[in-house]
Amino acid sequence: MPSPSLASLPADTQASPADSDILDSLIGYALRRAQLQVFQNLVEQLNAFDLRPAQFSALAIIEQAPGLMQTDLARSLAIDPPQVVPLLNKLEKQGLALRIRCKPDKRSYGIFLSKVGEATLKQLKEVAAQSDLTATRNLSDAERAQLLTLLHKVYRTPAGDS
Amino acid sequence: MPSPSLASLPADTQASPADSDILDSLIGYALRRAQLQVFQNLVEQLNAFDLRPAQFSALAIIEQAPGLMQTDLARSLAIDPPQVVPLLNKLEKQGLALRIRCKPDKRSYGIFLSKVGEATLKQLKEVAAQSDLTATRNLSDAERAQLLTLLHKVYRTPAGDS
DNA sequence: TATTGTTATACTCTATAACTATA
DNA sequence: TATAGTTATAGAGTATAACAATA
Repeated sequence: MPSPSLASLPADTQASPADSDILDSLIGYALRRAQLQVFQNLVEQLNAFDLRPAQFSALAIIEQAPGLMQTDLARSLAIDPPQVVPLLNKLEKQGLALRIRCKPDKRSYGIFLSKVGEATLKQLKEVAAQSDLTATRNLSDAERAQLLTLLHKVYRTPAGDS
Repeated sequence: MPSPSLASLPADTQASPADSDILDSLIGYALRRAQLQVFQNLVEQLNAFDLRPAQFSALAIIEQAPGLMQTDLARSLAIDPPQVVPLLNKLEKQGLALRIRCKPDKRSYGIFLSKVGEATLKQLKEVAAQSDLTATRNLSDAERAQLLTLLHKVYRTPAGDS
């Protein structure tokens, strides 16, 4: 999608000599473009289940920590607590997950997968893994592993700025 | 941000034995998390200029192809034509870019940077490059170059599905 | 007083259809 | 009729404040 036919004008108006292709040198820009492409593929696949990527992620997180609270799910998804409400409402309406009052603290729910949710998630895992391969079909297996390692190193950074 | 304290329940309810940590194995999920972290840093930096990432990208693209049309800009940014309108309106209001009727086809505008736009973009490039380094400070220079190459390979894939 | 889940709200981003003026 | 730019609109995603029930 970058560089269409564009205007056929010379680009000798550039400001600094080394930064002319600044976007191509930024990891942030490349991350954004790559993420959009990979997600486009995944979203299409998940449409068959009437699910969004975040809802798939939620199911996977619930499976790994059954009985967790909504506040924990929010942190795991890196979203704010109010966003968990409509997300879980939809998963409950689809019969994939359940909120159960099962804690000493009666304010909170334990979140669990239903049997249908477990079975659906099993399918979703295959779909997501296949979509991931399709969207990165320009990479070898070794490159895919390398990319995954580098990305984990980036986003699992301990917090702290400037 | 993943795995907070969570519930202290056993995770022996997992469906398939190999897919228990499915999210950690997906490039799409890692791309999303990494992109969010890197953008968070960039957005904070761009706030000082009252600009969003897409507006910075637009300025960089205009510099490389001065006189381009809005439809070309839309394709370069991978956004739809209607989204270009408020974006360019803001850049014009800030005195950074201009729409000029300068083509044989009188329906279209040529888009150019103003002098202020060029000077501002020069600053923005430094800010963005520095923000990129900060957000990926867990990577060595070699790893950064490697990541950039792999990401380009992913999103510059020739189109085609399934 | 603090926390869990919720409601309400708002702002951005995204996507689509339809309009205008040119071609 | 087709295209460039625009308008209007609707849907997601995101972020914040504030409320009820419980701690």
